[in-house]
Amino acid sequence: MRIATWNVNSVNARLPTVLAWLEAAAPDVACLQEIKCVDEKFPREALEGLGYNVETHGQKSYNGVAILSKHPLSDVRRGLPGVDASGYEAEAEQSRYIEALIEAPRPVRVGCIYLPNGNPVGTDKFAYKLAWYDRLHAHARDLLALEEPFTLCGDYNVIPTPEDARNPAAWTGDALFQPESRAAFQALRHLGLADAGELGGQPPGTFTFWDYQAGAWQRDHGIRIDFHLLSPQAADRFQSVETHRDARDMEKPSDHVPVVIELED
DNA sequence: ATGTCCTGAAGTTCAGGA
Repeated sequence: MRIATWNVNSVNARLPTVLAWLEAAAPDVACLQEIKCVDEKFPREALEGLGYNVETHGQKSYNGVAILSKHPLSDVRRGLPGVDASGYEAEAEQSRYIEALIEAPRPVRVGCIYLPNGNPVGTDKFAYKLAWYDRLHAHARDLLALEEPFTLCGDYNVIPTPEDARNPAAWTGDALFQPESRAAFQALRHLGLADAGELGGQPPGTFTFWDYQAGAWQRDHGIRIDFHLLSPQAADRFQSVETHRDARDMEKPSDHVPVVIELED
């Protein structure tokens, strides 16, 4: 089974790009982040036309996540359990997590993550990011107790190590490279999750994001912030990982590229 | 590494987020 994660930066603004990539890469499952629309405005029919079942957790203007699957989906969860303790955005939960069980002959659970960016550092947004990491940590621990194959994949909005940036010095003041953000990601991994990039032996410089500004793509000023974190039962089935760098050169590209893993069927 | 893009409300431009 091939499972993709991709922050598309608005599914409607980029629909032809998204459809073209899905058609060519043909993943069995695709986790999309930053769909930037409510459920009613998600281009459901176009994606069903490619053979996908669709589950969304949308939001007006910002955020929003979706899971597409050629296999049936069940046990769908929208939003992480737990209360946001930071007080930020207390009036409305942000749509940043959707999870489903992929009903293949050998099932896999998939959690689709759009972690808060957290900039600027020192504001309630940064506190919200760290609180969200705590909630994800608690949920990952609960999932691990089930001893099932799963991937928690998506935009983690963290640069885990200096090797994950072309120019780490440029990121020292950024929420993505703060010690607290890096520690939260590290703690999550230390629950016993495997980074698919590491399992697949991806070399340093396998970036997944290049800013639209300042010629970041042309200069390869990228960062690696999109990950598949695998449970032990999924890691046992791991076969390969591919980062689709070419997608950054498509017409009307997202600023992120897809990362696709293959698990043994 | 600040050279852009997206959304929505206002009203063909701007604020806010990333």
